[in-house]
Amino acid sequence: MTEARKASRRPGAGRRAGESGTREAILDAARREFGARGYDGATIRGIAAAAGVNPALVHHFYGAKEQLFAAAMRLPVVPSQVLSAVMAAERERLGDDFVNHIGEALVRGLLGIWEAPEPRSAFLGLIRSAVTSERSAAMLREFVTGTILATLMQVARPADADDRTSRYRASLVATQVIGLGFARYVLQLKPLATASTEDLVAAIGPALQRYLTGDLGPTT
Amino acid sequence: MTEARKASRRPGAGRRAGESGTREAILDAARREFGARGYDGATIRGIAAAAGVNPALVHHFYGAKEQLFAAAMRLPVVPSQVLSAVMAAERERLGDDFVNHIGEALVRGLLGIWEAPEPRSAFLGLIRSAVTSERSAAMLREFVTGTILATLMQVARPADADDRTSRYRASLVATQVIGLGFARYVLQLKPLATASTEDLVAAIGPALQRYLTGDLGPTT
DNA sequence: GTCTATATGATGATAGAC
DNA sequence: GTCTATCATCATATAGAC
Repeated sequence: MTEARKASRRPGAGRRAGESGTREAILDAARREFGARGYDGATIRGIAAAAGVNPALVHHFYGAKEQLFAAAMRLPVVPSQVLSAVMAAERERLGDDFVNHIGEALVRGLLGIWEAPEPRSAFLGLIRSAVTSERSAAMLREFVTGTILATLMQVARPADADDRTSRYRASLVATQVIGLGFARYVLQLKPLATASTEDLVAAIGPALQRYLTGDLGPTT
Repeated sequence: MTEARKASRRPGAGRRAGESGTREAILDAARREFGARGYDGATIRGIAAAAGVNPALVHHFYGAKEQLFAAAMRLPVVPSQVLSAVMAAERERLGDDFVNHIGEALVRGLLGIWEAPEPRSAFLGLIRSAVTSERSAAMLREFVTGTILATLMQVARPADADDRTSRYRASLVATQVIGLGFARYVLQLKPLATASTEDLVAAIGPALQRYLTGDLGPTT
């Protein structure tokens, strides 16, 4: 059990003498457990076991379960900023043509973020918890709309960013993005879960492109 | 508490004398509770209270919790058959142009099915349970792929229906369908949850159309 | 920082009276 | 068919020793 704790210990530069790395081990284990089982399914005991520590320590460091969840879902890197950086790079690469390929860039950026274990666990933890907890649902709502509205800013003027149409477009994009994550990582739907990033970029990118910039019918 | 049981009693024709509506009341309550809270979140006690009966009766009629869940998710009407009927009607209405509007027909049919409480509760129960239970995930996989592959049959020859490309197309459709249900009913994402059926048909239909019949990139 | 021991409560399931 | 009573299990959370 103690091996897991040692394994996640990193040679930190500024860490004070006497600290053991237990805090980080618990947080990593919590992210994995919440990601795999959701808020209700994950237990303090299970998280403690995965981190190789005593259950009482979890409470000692992070207090109640809900606070631990909030801490575990709060990543050291902010996905929306990572995505913005990816978008900026794509804009550089494509030039004026960027506006017609922003949907593909979005899929590529999201799949790239989800390749790393920590952001993926956090995203799955939010999805798995949102279905039974209104608090988690609110967190997931903020996360996806925030991330996607940031993407919309890349194509629309900031002044238009919070009007009704923009929110409608963003929520449509959100349906496809959440459904992609759900089907690929939670449901593990067969031909989709094993498809390559570029296949999915080519397949789903244009759909997002249409939601972002296309004609959506008579009402809009 | 007993009012709920009386309220759901229907004047059935072939019911034997002496039977109360308790069986059906329990099943209805179970569907509502599983739909609202998922398998783990729903409790036998809560279901019994919603049905206005004693918790022991639930076990008496349906045995273990898992059997009750299976019974509650099994609807009297089969959604894929309802959807096939809707599709046939649309094909009648549109004639040769039907093949270009099958995506819109699919969205219209699904939203129509989800308007009724029982199928919607069953769908939400599967989604809410699939995130923590592998058994429920398998049920949801079967449900969506079965429903969507049935739709694909409307546009492709049965001989092509189970090859790799068809499954790939079906899984892409599944991402958008699941994401739509999740965002609209679970997350209740604002501009989307209140949008009209026809708005969503116009917005999402073409995306599904492309997944079903369009060009999906170099690999396919 | 780390642990043992425990308070407190909810759950699924069963046995058996009426 | 319907109910009361109860068991065994597992959860979060806390108090306090070392």
